[in-house]
Amino acid sequence: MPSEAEILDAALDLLDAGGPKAVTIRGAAAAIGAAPHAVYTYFADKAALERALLERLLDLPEKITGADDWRSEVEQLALELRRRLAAHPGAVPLLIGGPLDGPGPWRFGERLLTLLTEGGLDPAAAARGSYAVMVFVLGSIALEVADVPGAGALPPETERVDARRAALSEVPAGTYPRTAAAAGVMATWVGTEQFRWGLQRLLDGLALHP
Amino acid sequence: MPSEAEILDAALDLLDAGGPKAVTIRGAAAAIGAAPHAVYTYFADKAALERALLERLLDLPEKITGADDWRSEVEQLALELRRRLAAHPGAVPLLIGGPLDGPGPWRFGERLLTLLTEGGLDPAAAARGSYAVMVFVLGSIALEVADVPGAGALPPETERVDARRAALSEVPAGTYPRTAAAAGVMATWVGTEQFRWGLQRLLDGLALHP
DNA sequence: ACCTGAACACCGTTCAAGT
DNA sequence: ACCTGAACACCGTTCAAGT
Repeated sequence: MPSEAEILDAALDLLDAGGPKAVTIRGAAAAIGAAPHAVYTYFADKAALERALLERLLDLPEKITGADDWRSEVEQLALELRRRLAAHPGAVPLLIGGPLDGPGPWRFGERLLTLLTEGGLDPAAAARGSYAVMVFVLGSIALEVADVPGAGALPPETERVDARRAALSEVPAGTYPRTAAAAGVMATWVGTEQFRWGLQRLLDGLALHP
Repeated sequence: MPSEAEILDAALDLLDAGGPKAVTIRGAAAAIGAAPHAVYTYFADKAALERALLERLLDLPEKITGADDWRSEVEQLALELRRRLAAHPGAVPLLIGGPLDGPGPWRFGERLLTLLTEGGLDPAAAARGSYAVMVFVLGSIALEVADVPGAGALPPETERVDARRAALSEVPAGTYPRTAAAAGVMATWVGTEQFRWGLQRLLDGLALHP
């Protein structure tokens, strides 16, 4: 009855329902009606199960449509990764917690390298730049996901932006005046708008040093 | 015998010796020779212990010396945070895994806001910009720490750069040609040099949109 | 208030045994 | 090869009882 795919399905359900800590060997085994040790036939240990789960979520589509230049193509690619991970917030701590290797991260990095090269960056700048973009994209998603308490799906974006604004306005204004004031002046602070804005500022900087 | 400080000392030892998963209520209790439940007198639950541990690592010094303009001051501040976290790599998953509130993150954000405002950014751009910088800094550190297997202290930087280069050169060159080639063209890729370069590109972009 | 000690409901992983 | 079932050495947290 058990199979690699079936175990991963079960693990993904656990991830979505209870967050990264809910992904357990025993839980996945129980979900498919097998003994705990049955999982070890398909995955060497819990880390291997987590890696396989991540790989499954990182198969970004080969073609991105609706982008007319390299900068908006980078943005679309980043937004696509962001969408994937927002759909499974529990995966983010797993992704950020382990080394970025394997086909998923390689595909993402390769596409960034290609786009930055098309944008006119020399190989060294493209290499450094693609890593900087990866850092920004994953850091943004990580902080955004970390902001949300609980384990289930992310609440609607407007709600998250409001929650962030509310949290900022509760910062002690005496000791952190600018931080408290930021609740009033910011346009969005977290959310897609902030994500795109920050990414474009980084791309601005990269374009200055081709 | 137990006290809040003593428990935190023990928890920090556990963190440094065995990584974030080694920080346990029972482990800290055992280290100070108390029963597991004694910890609950000082910390409501494990999450509270982790938060207190993080707060202890994030008391950045008020003055940064040796910086003559706002950009290098931002860089020095970011480098200081990076040093702190590099000294306790196990803390990074904890920091990135929870919401960025509490005095430590607030102080860091407030100082970024002040520096960006000094740099001529209007309040909205400073707010968005400071968040972008935070994202970049924490994302960089997270990816760099995640790259290192095992739980102890980070190996020397030259070693980590070499390891990253070696990992890149083992990427299948047929499917990911640019990624594999990056092992040869990059200057450092991870490490302080890459960190500073990426941060400066982001600051370039921020300076363009004051 | 603060501690101990036992207990409950979990973990990952290992071992011995089956088919 | 792949599974079961029992076991080992852990968890966080709760409960009852002490002082």
